[in-house]
Amino acid sequence: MEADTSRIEEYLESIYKLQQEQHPVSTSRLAEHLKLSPPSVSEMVKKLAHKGLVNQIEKGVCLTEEGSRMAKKVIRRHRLSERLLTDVLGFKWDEVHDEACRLEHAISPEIEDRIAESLGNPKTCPHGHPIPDKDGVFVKEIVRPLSELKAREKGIIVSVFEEDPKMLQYLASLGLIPDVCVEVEEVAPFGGPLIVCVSGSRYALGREVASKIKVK
Amino acid sequence: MEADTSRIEEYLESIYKLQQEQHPVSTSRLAEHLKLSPPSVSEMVKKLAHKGLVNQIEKGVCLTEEGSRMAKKVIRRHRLSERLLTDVLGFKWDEVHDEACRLEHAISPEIEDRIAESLGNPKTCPHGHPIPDKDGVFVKEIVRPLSELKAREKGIIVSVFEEDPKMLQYLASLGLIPDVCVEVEEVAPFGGPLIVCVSGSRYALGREVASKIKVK
DNA sequence: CCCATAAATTAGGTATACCTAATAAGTAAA
DNA sequence: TTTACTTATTAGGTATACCTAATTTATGGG
Repeated sequence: MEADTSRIEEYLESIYKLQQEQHPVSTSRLAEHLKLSPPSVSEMVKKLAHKGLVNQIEKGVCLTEEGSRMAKKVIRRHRLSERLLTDVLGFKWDEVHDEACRLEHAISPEIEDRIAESLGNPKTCPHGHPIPDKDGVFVKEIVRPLSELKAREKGIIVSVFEEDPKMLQYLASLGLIPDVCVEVEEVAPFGGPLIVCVSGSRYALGREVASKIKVK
Repeated sequence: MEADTSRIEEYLESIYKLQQEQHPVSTSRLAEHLKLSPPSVSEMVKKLAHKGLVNQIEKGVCLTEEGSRMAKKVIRRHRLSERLLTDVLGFKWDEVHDEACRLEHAISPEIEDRIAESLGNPKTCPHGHPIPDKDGVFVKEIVRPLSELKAREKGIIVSVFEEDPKMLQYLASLGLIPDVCVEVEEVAPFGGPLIVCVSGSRYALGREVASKIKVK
């Protein structure tokens, strides 16, 4: 039984990400995220379970210890790739996700090490997500979605949970990027927009978008 | 008919390289180089021909205009990857070939451009081979194998036609790397070794090895 | 020119990862 | 509790790229 490592990594990475929002990950959710049909995913998940990378429990799949370890390695390579692309090759933060999706499967542990080393062991990717260390350990900041701040509350942007280039461009154009201080001036009722103040400018921001911006 | 681009690139790259030593490339030679069985290669070559990437002539295959164009793109990505690895990430010249073999399939035209740009459009890979430009054009230096120099002749190393890490380490330890001046002091008869002088030191070098070092 | 050998292809078969359509299993509302 | 619906899985089938064994096609020596 010879495996397609890239494909396995893709599944593990997706499961890992989806686990963060919903614990046992459902087949359909995973299929949607991977843009595959549910039966394909069902079948593949069975293979992953057989390899000891996931457990199929009642309401979905969850990573085993080893699956989690592998997933974090892929995520480390993904995020280090993103950093290399922005910091060394001059890419913008909205251009790096798709590129890194391909690079993460082509990067050896040696390249991984060298990238980390030459960038001074960065702690986060350009979107503010933590880069696990070689042992899969990373600091998880305690954050709140910007959408949950009350009027007059301030926060520093930690990360932006978004992959769509258009949206990332938009956010960057408003200056809504990690490490920036943002203040909520008012919150419109009935799920309406937030009025936020970023580096001297005032903008109206939808709840949906604001929920993807994590602050501390 | 949906294709595995990486596999196609692998074939084209191999054909391109083998063409340089033997013009129409034989199935068996190609199979050997790709470490696949001749029937597998025979079959795949048929598909490549169907896609208009190679022509199957009497005594083997040769790249079409388009096949050649694609091959040179892969080679460009390969060699730029190698340069990135040595110049930016601090790898040694013997470590980069295998890594680049994986990276070359994961690098988009955008990354390719950025690497070229941030390295100042390098003209050669760390082994001295030319990097084709975006249109597949590259300067081909007129070179001679070191093994063909007569006693007392001098030359400047242009490139080293070798991929084996052990051999590359050995050559680097003698200082036999591109841009270095080397003088043949004497040539032992009956296909014996050459005595060469490199930056003040004298070494005996087998004909086989010397034939892989190209000088001008 | 024919035969031995080397090279290329055809025949037949495997594994992986995907698909659609059909079925089964769970869940929630009537 | 039965129905209606959603979600997961099974069944059956496709494409790609590989393999070994058998056959065909070239090629060069006698």
